[in-house]
Amino acid sequence: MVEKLRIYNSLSKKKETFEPLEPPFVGMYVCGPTVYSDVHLGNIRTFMSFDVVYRYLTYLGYKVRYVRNITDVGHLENDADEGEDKISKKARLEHLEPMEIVQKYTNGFHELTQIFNMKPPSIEPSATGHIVEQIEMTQTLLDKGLAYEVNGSVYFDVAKYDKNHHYGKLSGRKIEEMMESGRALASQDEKRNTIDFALWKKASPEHIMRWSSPWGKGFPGWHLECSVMGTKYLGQTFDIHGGGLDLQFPHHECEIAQSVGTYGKDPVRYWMHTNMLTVNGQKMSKSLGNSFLPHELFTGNHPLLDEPYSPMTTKFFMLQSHYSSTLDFSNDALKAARKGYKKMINGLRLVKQMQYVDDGAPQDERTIQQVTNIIEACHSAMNDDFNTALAIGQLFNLLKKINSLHTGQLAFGALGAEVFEEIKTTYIDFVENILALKEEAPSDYKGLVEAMVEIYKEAKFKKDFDRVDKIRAGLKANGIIVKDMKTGIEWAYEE
RNA sequence: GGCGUUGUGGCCGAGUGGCUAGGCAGAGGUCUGCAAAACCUUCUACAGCGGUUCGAAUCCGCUCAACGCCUCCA
Repeated sequence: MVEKLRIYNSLSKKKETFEPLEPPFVGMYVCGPTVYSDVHLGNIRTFMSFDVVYRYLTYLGYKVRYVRNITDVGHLENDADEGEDKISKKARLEHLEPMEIVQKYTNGFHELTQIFNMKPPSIEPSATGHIVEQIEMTQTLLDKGLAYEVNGSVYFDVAKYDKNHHYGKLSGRKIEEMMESGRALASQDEKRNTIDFALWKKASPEHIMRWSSPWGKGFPGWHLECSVMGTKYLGQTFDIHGGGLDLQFPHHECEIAQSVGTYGKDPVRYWMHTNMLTVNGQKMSKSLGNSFLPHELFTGNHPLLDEPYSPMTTKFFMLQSHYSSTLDFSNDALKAARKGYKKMINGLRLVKQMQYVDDGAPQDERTIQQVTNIIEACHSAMNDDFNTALAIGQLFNLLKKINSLHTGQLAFGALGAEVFEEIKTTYIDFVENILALKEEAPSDYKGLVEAMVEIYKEAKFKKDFDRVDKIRAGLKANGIIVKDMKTGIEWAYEE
């Protein structure tokens, strides 16, 4: 028997059996990118991990509403809640409209999700589209006495909240320690305590993005958008909230405080955090300057890269580790992943066109048992907190059987039609629909045409006209015509 | 300084009390016009030191090393 889906919950720090609030529906919220520059490979890992979660939940039959936001305002330069909004700053630097920046990098992000074969979320809300709701939540928190206004800015009163609730339960922090270790930065005097965070910030005169509010012109704090959009689309309590491990504190901790403060209940049942992609053992991040942009990877144009690596190679590389482990980026690992990926995808091509052949061989119980165990192990792997690495291992075991059937080393009859079909659907489902790996055709088909034309020329020279006709027909069927000209043999697109 | 995580064979990377992970690389074989693929067999492991246990890579303690969060970050 395959056991039920279990998820590691960052809140309880345990693996828990997944029980949706209202089956078969599942609400899942993932913190999306801040669109002030290109997303890098580390960001991609997180979104890819949750794409697999989304796909697997759907595969299990759940009706998933997957919300992934676009942060297009409210992300300050540092958590002192001073400094400048990232979008505004970039807009000023590039002499562009803030929304032009947002559009540019949102487009880039969307392109990448397609390149990596990720499904779009059900809803992709933006922070600027929910200013009204953010003002409302801020007002509610003010009304409840959990926030205070100073000079047109509104801050969340963490100490007061912590009297009745537990601030720090997600990240395992103690409020007293945080109060002590907080850094005293300039003009932080507006806050009662250093750990208080902004719900609404007054816009300085040069701040481009600003909205009217009961407290004057300003813009929302970073943490607010996720609380607002999560509850708006998924309810006051929903099933899964995901994001990178580096968002656990303070971002997700603040989200909990805001929601609990506003609605009096925990917003999320299962918190999931993906671990970091590292380079030479160090976290890949924009601020450390060691991040790879996806296109640098695809072109190989980066000092740390020996050669280019394709999107699916990269995806396979990432899926070969568990989302909760750090994954170290290296050329050797990528090269190994490329071979593994090709092996797996060749298997997909093969199994798709394989049909059961009744070869009259007797059923072999031992082999059937073996195969059944592998198939079960594939499901168990995914049910065990989406263990894609383990699932891939099992798929390779399954692939051995597929290849053996193909080469005749294993008789179809030994398995029987039913087991064969099970192998086929399992392999296809897992590779194509769950891990979502796809074939990468050589981008330049012209080389193939040239090779065919060469053979055509030889056949023509040998007056092997049967062959000549065959090649011409084959090319024509693919929209290519061969032209025998006085000056030589050429090819062209059929008009 | 506080909180936390990790250390698996040549490389990557699952596993977490007794049962083959898997991929890449290496060796041998089957197959084969050549080459490749495929299949079969196979060599290198669980940071170190102690402890618990019939039994530990897996649990506990210590040591060493690396990393993450506490500043924006997926």
